[in-house]
Amino acid sequence: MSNVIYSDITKITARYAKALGHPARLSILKHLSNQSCCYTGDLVDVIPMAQSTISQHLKELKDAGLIIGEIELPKIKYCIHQENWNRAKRLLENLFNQDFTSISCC
Amino acid sequence: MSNVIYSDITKITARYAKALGHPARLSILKHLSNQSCCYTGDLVDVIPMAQSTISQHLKELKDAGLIIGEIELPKIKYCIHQENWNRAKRLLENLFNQDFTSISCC
DNA sequence: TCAAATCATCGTAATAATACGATATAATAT
DNA sequence: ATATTATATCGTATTATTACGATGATTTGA
Repeated sequence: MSNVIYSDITKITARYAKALGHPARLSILKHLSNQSCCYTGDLVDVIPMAQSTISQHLKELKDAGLIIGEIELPKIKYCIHQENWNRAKRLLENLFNQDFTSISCC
Repeated sequence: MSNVIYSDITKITARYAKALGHPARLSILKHLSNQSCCYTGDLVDVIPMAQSTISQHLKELKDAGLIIGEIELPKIKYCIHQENWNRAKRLLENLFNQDFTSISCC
């Protein structure tokens, strides 16, 4: 409902986490890292899902800002969006480093 | 479809990320950390959503294993599940430390 | 010019997530 | 016994996600 109740930091952190929240997308990111970059077809060869489904997951990663697509016709080369990737890393580190463990509890 | 195509590591990492993928749940985790633990009612006072909705988000965090609920009737005290929290932290660190940035790309 | 290759997008169906109000449960206080 | 408190669960509506096949678009190669 009211999206305004959360801070920008909270919203963007959740956005990144959500993008990471599917095994297909994690696989895509892994392959992107292994081969520095890759084409949609490389992923289709490796991940046993329909090409359209993989394209859809690529779109979500792109919309979340975690990857970018460069046109190299007739292929599209996808790479990690380094700046946003680092931001996601920092945001999640901050989340985990609020150091829940040091606070006496339970 | 075939859930079997992903490694256990990939699946559990995605599961944790998905649980973190909503601003309400991040807010809950933040409040859990600030006050060491807290009751549902504390969250209802702070997060402007219906009590039932907050309870639903608590259930998802619990199902994902990130928090635990201790009965202190008539209240329920929620705390971070430290072991799983640390595991989620490690898994996501591993994901981000595949060091995409050092690989020449694009 | 026509076919092939490479992807994205569309249409669609099935399932999941999100939010709410209403109701249920279970202990405590009166 | 009854009311109160604190929270979960149910029912339900809306929207989002996920997956597929089919189609469209665009460049390359014959």
